Amino acid sequence: MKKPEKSVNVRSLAKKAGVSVATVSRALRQPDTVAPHTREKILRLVEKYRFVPDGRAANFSSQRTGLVGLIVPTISNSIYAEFTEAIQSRLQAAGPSLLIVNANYSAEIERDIIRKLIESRVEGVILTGYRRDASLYQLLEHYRIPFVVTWAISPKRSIPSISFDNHAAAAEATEMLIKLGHRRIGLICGVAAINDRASMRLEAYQSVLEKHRITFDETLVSQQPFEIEAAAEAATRLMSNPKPPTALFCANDIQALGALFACQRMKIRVPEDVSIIGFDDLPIVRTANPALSSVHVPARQMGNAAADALIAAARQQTPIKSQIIPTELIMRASTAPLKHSKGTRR
Amino acid sequence: MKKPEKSVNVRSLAKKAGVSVATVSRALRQPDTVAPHTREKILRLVEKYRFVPDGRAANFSSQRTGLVGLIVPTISNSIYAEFTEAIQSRLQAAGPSLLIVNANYSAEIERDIIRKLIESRVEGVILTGYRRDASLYQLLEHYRIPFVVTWAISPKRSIPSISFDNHAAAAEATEMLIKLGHRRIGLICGVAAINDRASMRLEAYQSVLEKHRITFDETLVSQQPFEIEAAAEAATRLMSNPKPPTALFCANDIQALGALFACQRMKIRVPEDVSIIGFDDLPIVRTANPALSSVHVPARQMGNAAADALIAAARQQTPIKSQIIPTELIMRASTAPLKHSKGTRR
DNA sequence: TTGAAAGCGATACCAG
DNA sequence: CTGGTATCGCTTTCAA
Repeated sequence: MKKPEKSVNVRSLAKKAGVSVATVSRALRQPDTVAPHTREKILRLVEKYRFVPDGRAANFSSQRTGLVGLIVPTISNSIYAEFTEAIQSRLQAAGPSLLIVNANYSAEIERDIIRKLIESRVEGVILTGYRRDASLYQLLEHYRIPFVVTWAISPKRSIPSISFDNHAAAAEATEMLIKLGHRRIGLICGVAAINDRASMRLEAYQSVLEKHRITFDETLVSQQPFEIEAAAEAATRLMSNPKPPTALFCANDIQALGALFACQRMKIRVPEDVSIIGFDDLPIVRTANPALSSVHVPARQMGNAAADALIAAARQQTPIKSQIIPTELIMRASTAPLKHSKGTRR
Repeated sequence: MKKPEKSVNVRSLAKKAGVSVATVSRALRQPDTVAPHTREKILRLVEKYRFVPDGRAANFSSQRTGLVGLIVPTISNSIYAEFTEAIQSRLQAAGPSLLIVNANYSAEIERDIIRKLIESRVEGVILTGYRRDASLYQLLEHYRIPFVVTWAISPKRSIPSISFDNHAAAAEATEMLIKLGHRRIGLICGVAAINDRASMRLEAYQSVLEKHRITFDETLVSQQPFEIEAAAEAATRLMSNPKPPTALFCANDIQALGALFACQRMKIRVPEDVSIIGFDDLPIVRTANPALSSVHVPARQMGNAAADALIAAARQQTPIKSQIIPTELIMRASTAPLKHSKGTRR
C-alpha cells in the first residue's frame, strides 16, 4: 500500500510538505505557532502517511522520558492489581506511561529491575516495601530519580514513603481478637524473611500478645507464600493442634479465605468455633459466607498519592513528603466473642 | 534552571579513561574485543561513577527498543495477572521489557494506548480479544509491528491469534450441564457489547440450547461487569425466578464464586439444588466449598506462546502463525445430575 | 512565521 | 585493538 520500506519521519514529511523539519515538529507540538495554511498542509500529510512520531527520539532530544516505573512483588494478588490500576490511571491523566514490573519477591530480580529502570531513565520509581540494599537507594539518588516506598513506612527519614502503618493495623486486629476474649490466636502470614510487610505484621502480633501477657506459641504461627491452597493447608494444620486456636489472624485476605475454606472442610464453624480476621479487605471477602472481618487497606488511595507525589516531584524539583494513610478494621460476620464452653466444639 | 549536574556518559568516561567513546561502548557491550588492561580501567571507572548507560540512546542508535506492549482489559482479574506474569517472565529471559497497559474495557482508551505503543516503537504488541477497529490493525501493520491476538480466535486469517476457543469451551460446559439432565440453565457472563470473549461464550450457550431444542429464556441470562458483588446479585435474581434454573453456567470464575456465595446466602444447596460451572479455573475455585467445576483456561501457556511468537517474529521477519490451545472442562463438586424431584427443594 | 543547525547519548562502521 | 565519526529522529534555540 503505502511506503513499503523507509518509514515516514519528520524529514520525509517536511520534504513532501515543502517545509523544514522544525515546522513539522511545531505543527505537531505547538500548532498555534504555525500558520494555519502550513499547519493544515502538514497535518493532511501526517494523516495520509499515518505518521506517528518516534517518541523515543522525541523524549531523547527533549531530555524527558515520560516513564514511571512501578515494582510490585506480584500482580496476582488483586490488592496489588487495584493499587496498580490506581497509579496507572492517575499517571495516564498526567502524561507519563507506567512500566509495571514484577519482582516476584526476589531481591535479585528487583536489583536487575531497578537497573533496567535507570537505564530507561524513568522519571520516577514506585517501590513496594522498604527493605532492600542501601546501594539501590543510592543509585536512584545518584541518578536523581525520585522514588517513593509504598506498602510500608520507611524507618529512615531520607527514604520517603506513602503508606499505611502495617504494625498499627496488624496490632489493631490482634487487639480486637483479644478484646473478644481470645487468648489462643493463630497467625497465618507471608514469609517474613522475604517480605517486610509480613515481617511487620508478625512483629505486631507478637508485641500485642506480649503486652497482654499471652505466651507466644510458635506452633500457632505459619508463614506461607500467598497461594490460597498453601494457606488452607496451614489453617488445617493449625486447627489440628491439640489445643487449637479460637481465632485466626490472617495477614492477607487470600490466606483468610483459604483458612475459611479449610475450616468449612473440617466442619469447624466460623465464627462460632473460630474467629477469622483478614487483611486487605478485598471485595471477595465481603461477599464470602460468612463475610470476613478484615483490615481495610487504602490501596487505591495509596496509589493515587504515590503517583501524585511522583508527578509533583518530577515537575518541580521538590522532595517527596512521607505520608501515612489510615487503615480501618472492618468487623463482619467472621468474628465473635470467645465462648467459654470448653471442649464442647462440634 | 537546567544543568543541575553533568551526568556521566560515555563521553565523560572516555575522557577520564583516556580512551575513545567507542572503546567505552565496546568495553560495556563486547568486553572480549577490548584489551584486558583497557577494559579493566574502564570498568573501574564505570563502577566508581556508578555509570548506567542511557538505554534510550542505546536503543535509539541500535534501532531497537527492547519493548513489547501488552494490552489487557484489566489486571484485577487474577486470570489476566497469571497471563501477564507468564509473558513477563518469558520476555525477561529473552531480553525485552514489557509495557503492560490496562484498557479497562474501553475501545477509546485502547486506541490511545495503541498509538502510544507505536510512538514508543515497541517491537511487538499482544492484544486481548480481536474485536476492534480495523484501522488499528492497519496502523500496526503500517509500522511493521508484529502483533498477536490472545484470549480469542481471530476470524480473519490476516490477524494472527494464539488462543483457546471460547465458543468450543463454553459449548462444552453447556453440553455437560445438559448431559447431566439440566434443561433450565442460567448464564452469567460479561457484558457482550464490550467484550468479545463474553459475546462468544454467550453465543455458544445459545447455540447449544438451540441444538438441544431448549427454548432460550432471556430471563435466565445476566450480563455483568466482572465484580463479584454484581455477579452475586445477578445470581440472586436468577434464583428468585418463579421457575429458577437448576444449573448456572458462569463464564468467569469470579462470577461463579459470586453465584456460589449468593446461593449459600439463599440456602440453596450446591450442587443438590443447583449445579454451577465456572470458567478460568482459578486456584481459588479449587479450594472453595464445594470445589467448583470450571473450564480450565491455559492462560500461562497462552502467554508463553504469545511471547515466544513475538520474540521469534521480531528476530526473524517471519509472520506469526495462529495457534489454538485446548481447554479442559474440569468437573468438581459443584455439579450434579438433575434430580427429578420437582418442587422439593429445601 | 519559518529555517538552519546544534545537540541528546550511545552504536557501529571503517580506518589505522 | 583502538579511534574518529556518521547516524538514529526529533526538539529547540537563534536568526532571518
